[in-house]
Amino acid sequence: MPENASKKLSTDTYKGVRDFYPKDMAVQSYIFSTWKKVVEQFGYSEYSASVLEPADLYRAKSGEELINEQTYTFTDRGDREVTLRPEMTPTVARMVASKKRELSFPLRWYSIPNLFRYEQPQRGRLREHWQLNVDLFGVKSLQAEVEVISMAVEILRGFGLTDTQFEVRLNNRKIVNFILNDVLELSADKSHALAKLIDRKAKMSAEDFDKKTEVIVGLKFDLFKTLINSQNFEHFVSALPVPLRAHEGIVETQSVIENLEKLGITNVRFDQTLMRGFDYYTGTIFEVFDTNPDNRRSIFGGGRYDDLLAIFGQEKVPAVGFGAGDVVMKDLLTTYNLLPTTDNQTRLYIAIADESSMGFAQDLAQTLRESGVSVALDYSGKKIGDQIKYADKNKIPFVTVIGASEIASGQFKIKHLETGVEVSTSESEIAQIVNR
RNA sequence: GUGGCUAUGGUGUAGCGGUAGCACACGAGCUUGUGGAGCUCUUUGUCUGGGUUCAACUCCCAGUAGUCACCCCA
Repeated sequence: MPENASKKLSTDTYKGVRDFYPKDMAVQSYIFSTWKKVVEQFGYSEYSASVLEPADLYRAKSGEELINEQTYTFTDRGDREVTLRPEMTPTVARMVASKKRELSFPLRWYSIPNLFRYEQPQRGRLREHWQLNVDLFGVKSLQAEVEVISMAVEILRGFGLTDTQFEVRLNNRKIVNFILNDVLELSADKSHALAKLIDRKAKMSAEDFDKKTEVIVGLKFDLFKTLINSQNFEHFVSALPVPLRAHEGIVETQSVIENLEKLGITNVRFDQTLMRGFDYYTGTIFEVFDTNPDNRRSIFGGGRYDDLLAIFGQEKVPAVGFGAGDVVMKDLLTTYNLLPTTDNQTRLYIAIADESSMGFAQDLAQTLRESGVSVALDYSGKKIGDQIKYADKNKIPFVTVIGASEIASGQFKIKHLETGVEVSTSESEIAQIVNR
């Protein structure tokens, strides 16, 4: 025995991660099953992978800072650098690249991985979270982003949200690059600095934003200001010099908006301040937000990343995908009171009147299980009232008591606890009654 | 990683430099085959480690955790 064996261990979880008690797990399962149901309706297949990845996978597109400061990265016993995956896209890109020749495109794939980030935990942002990841590989047409965005919308509708409770914000990396490089003619450094500022625009005062951006933009500040403050897509486009209005990014965005409208998705807004952190996006980028300003984190985020497979030395494959985190999703559903009340999976609780009836009760339970009923038995030997009380507290809907008279008569009283209604029945009818 | 605020039974909360209350939950019971109410009783606590003091749950410092903001963003 070590000397400190008597020292009490803490029951706290590791910083920034959660325990899932049955109650929490029921919520989690509900969220996951709704995600799965919708994406499978769109023909997506589930895949999975290990949480461990070689650290190099994230160096290629994410940069040293992410690896060193925001991931769990360690050296294993064989001197390999290992990272707990902070996002799923590099993993799925690796998987696709690895079997590219034997896969038949387009691929519609999804996964619900747990992801890790070494960051300061806050509400809606923990060190471990689960994320629905949906990707469509091999579709060059803009129908790909239309499908993926409409799937995000269907998921929220599937949870019971109405279209006024959320909105899709849309931008395009081509527009961003074209404004920064061609319209404003900024150097790479300045482009980067300005992009960061635009990303943070909502977090600072208008004066502050103007002051900081003017320094970077210089002579073309007036044009920049008009563009950045345009209230909608039409205004934005009309602020551009005429020859630039037919730019690829503009045309694409226009088309995505129109095609979503055709599908009945109208809560879409062009947002020129939408940037998204990852470097690998090449076209459409989008996020979905709660329209209630209390919840400022994005519910979904994604976009088109046509070049990512190139880092594996493969030909490019057009790809569009998004991610949705469980923490934000749960907060959202809680805000709108859309989480279902959770029932116990057990349908019937068997109370035992006396010790000698136990064997019979166990046989009955086994028979019922074979007919598809979830049954639990009481071994406590307590009074019948206490046994029923237990079932009630644990939200088990039906109770039956097994004792000498039931064994003798073959008739069983099945009590529905919520209504108090009790029906007498034979063994063969129980499954039907209890499973509604 | 930086800064602010916070930390009391399982949960939610009082309190005071002088031996910690309350509510709910949990457990036992209210006489033995039917729950939800009520009543009685029991168990359980000052986050951890230092310091000041005759005395610290209370004041100070550090750590840890939560939370908010920054950073960053899935």
